[in-house]
Amino acid sequence: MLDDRKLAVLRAIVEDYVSTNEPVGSKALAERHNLKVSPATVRNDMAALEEEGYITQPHTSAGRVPTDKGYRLFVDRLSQVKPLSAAERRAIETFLAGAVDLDDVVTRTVRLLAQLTRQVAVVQYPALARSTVRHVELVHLSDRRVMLVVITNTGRVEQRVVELPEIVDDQRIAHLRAVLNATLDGCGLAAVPDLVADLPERLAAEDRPAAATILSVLLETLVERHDEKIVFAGAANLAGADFTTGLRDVLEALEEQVVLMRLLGETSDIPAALTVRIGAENPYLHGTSIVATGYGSGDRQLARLGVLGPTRMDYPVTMGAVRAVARYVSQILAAS
Amino acid sequence: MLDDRKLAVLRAIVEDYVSTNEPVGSKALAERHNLKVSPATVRNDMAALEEEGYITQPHTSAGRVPTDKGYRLFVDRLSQVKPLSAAERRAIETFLAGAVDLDDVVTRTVRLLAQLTRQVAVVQYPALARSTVRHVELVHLSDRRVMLVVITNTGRVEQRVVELPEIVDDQRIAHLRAVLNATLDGCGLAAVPDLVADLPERLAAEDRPAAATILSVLLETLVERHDEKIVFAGAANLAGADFTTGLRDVLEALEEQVVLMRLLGETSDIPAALTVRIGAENPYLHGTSIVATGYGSGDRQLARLGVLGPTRMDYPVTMGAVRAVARYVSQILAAS
DNA sequence: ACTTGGCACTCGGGACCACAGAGTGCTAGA
DNA sequence: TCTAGCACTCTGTGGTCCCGAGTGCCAAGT
Repeated sequence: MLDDRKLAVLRAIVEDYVSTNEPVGSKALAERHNLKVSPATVRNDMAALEEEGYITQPHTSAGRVPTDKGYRLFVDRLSQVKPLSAAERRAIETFLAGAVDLDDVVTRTVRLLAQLTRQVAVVQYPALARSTVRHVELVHLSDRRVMLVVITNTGRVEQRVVELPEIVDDQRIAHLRAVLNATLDGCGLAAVPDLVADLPERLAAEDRPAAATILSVLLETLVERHDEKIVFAGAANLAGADFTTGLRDVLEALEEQVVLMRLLGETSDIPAALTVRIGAENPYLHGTSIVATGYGSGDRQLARLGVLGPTRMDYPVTMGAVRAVARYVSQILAAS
Repeated sequence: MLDDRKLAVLRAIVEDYVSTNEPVGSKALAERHNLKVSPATVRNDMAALEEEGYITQPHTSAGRVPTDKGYRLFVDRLSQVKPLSAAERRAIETFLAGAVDLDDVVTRTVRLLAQLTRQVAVVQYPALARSTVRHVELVHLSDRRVMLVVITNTGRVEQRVVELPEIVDDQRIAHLRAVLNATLDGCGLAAVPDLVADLPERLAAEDRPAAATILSVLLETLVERHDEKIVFAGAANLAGADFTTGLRDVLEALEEQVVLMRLLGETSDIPAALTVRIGAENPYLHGTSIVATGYGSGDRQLARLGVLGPTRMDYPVTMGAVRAVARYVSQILAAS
């Protein structure tokens, strides 16, 4: 059905259209890519490709433009991820290495990715659920106030001020701290609820009210923050591009955590592989494409990152950048 | 020079232009606002206003449009801040009251302001420099690793992992913690460098290497974070508006902390008053207007917040919203 | 002295038209 | 199966025309 030459034609159409943003015609195509056939032949192939739904023409007597299906085929079979240049890789490495804490890592990553791809970059914070507790700290602020700090192995720090039901002295706080750390140290966040369930019973009666309050806040923190934070950068790159869905919709989606979440990929599974969603394949935001991947050390995927751009996008280059950045971030996080 | 009627004409022009986005002509003006004079008279006044530079016409035989100078006069003398409705105020109050920590307060504030004004909202985090230390905590992570946490009276928490030059046991850490808290508790962040300057000398020789490392990180944290964090929301509201300076420039400015900083107002002084910058009065970003104000409890101004929008903006309403939000945020922060 | 009505003038924007150019589909021939 | 030629169909562009909104100015009115 689709012989090699037809595929070559499709590839040429995608490449030309991406670089020129104009419907590409048979003549220009036959010239620019040395296909060694005449425009007429190309026209026949184009007719076939259009028949199959890989390309379309905006109006009669205009050139052809790839459809979502056409881009899909291009990405799956006609292109390969383009690696970054050595200079770019060095730049990424040094830029990311300068980060001082998790916030900084994420901020730098998202900016870097935006600049590299000239698209909107989106980065999800490392998932709490997959982290483990490194330390729990209780800080006595005043008679009835305690600050609860949870530090995870990914460097993430969650803190809350807890208002206690009664006055508690330093000694009890110290005791609670010790118990909490003994119970939770090193365990996965997902396991925390189970582990602390029977904790109050194991304490002296006088400790229970304070402990119950603290534990409820602790659980609340972990659960509430389960809907992970997502940040983006490079919105300015949207200014030039033209989206079938309005620019306004895209900007709104970017500020809506939930939508961003869906766009990056469902949270239940975080596949390490590079995934590409093209046009209508996206939930909520048709007319845009998303190139995303998981990051994290090896088998332990922490979260996802990627870029969002118009369907007419240079997929090989974008995929290369996303993959490279994900790798370097993973390294940084694993090292710290 | 400018009698009352001319001012009334200017006000009418601004109001009409803001609501219709079309140059306003003498006839429509005389009708819609009952000025009780004929269009011809209005034309004479308009000619005078144009002579003075308050209005201009895009081209001959079009209506008039306010200039920056016209808006300035309007804001200064011809309008008054429009208070929010009771319903709106209640909504603000309940929405902000639901915040659980400082991050949440800031996030909610910026979203609220964006929604309320249908512009881009910008909020600066409470300044470290004006906060006081509530508590310093050292958490022993491993042999040579300590987490340093600084909690301020505004609920802000800064933390850093410190790599120590030598192995330190719990007892020494506890001692350092005690000394730090005794020295710094309740003092302004600006005073911290002075207070800790001679600290190593007052310690036992064996504590000094660790202390020096920790202190240098502490100072670094306070200094580096002095360039305050700024967040924005409501970029989607830019989609409809038309800026003389390109949309791209505006989006870029929003992602550039430094520029945002300048736009909100110079940091050295944080006046509590509502300030309005119109068009070319803005550094870097001509063609936009900014309505901003300080917030914080009473005499103690913590930082600034405001909105950014096209010069053609409903100033009375926007100013009302900004002022109201600033007040409620100040309340919330003072209470916590 | 200010206001008003009248009038000529100017310019932008929409409707209309014609035309060139790019690109196609089809058919017949190599 | 590929190629060349040809007629056809669009879009986009430039030109022209005209309408209408709005102005500036002048002379008359209060």
